[in-house]
Amino acid sequence: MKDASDESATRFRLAVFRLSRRIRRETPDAVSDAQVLVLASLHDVGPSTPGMLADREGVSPPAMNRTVNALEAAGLARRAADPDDGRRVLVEITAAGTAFIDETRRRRNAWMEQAFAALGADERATLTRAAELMERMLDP
Amino acid sequence: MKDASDESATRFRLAVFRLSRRIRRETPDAVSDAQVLVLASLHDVGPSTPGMLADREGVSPPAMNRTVNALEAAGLARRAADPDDGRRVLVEITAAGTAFIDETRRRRNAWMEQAFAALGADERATLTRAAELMERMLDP
DNA sequence: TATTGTTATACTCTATAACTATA
DNA sequence: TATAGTTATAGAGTATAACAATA
Repeated sequence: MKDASDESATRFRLAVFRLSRRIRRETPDAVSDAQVLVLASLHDVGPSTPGMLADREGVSPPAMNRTVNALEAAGLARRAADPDDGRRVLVEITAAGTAFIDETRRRRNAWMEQAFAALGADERATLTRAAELMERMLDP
Repeated sequence: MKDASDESATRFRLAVFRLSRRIRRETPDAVSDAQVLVLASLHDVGPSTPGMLADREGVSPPAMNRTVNALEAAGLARRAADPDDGRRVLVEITAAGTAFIDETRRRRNAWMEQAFAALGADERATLTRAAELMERMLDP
């Protein structure tokens, strides 16, 4: 019982794995993608608790705690006490964090952009549609 | 709330990062993708030295050494001395490794297949083309 | 007792640098 | 010397379990 869509799924999965490994190798000393995603979330959504961020990214609270620690150590975000609930902590983006996101959105990830530039317009369109589909896969 | 001005390369890169994280979480105790790729290489290409495998996958020799250790510990591959050059080691797939690859290629990765099955035929075709493009990006 | 955040611990995958053995 | 492999060490990212503080 050999389903052709199974092979496609496997091939796609392994391509995603290889490409993410390649991308990671290409951006070693920059702010990591996990950190960029959280910073972008703080930028667009506003101050959030660590728990909210963990839910939003689909990672465990300790993992998010470590990411927030890294952002705080880099001066891109800060923690603040919640005045209404002493258990809660609010994570906010700093001015440096806002500047970083604005700059990042303008010019980032030279390797990936070079790889995109080497493609034809129709191929770029295919990857853009693929990105939309990947985002939809992650939705629930 | 996403910024519409995001470059498609950046959007695609972050989608790849998120999806690879999601996939990793979904397959915790199985043989890892890094190991599957090496085992498939041994299956298709034949016995190889660790250095050849590292080049083929684009990772460092110590990283490949660890992957080979894991495959050997799992009984899926074995090391053998090279009769012509005492410095060299040949890594071979075992009968169990061959069986594993055959089985893996038939049915694997339930989460990814379920995600694929939820798509339309044209959407699956888009992702299949995207996988080809990703592989091409990794070529050099 | 339930919730929120953090710390402790452990595992995978990756890298560079240093070491061993052989050519 | 040069090459192939391995070990030592380090760092990012993830997880579960345990702990502390507050509600």
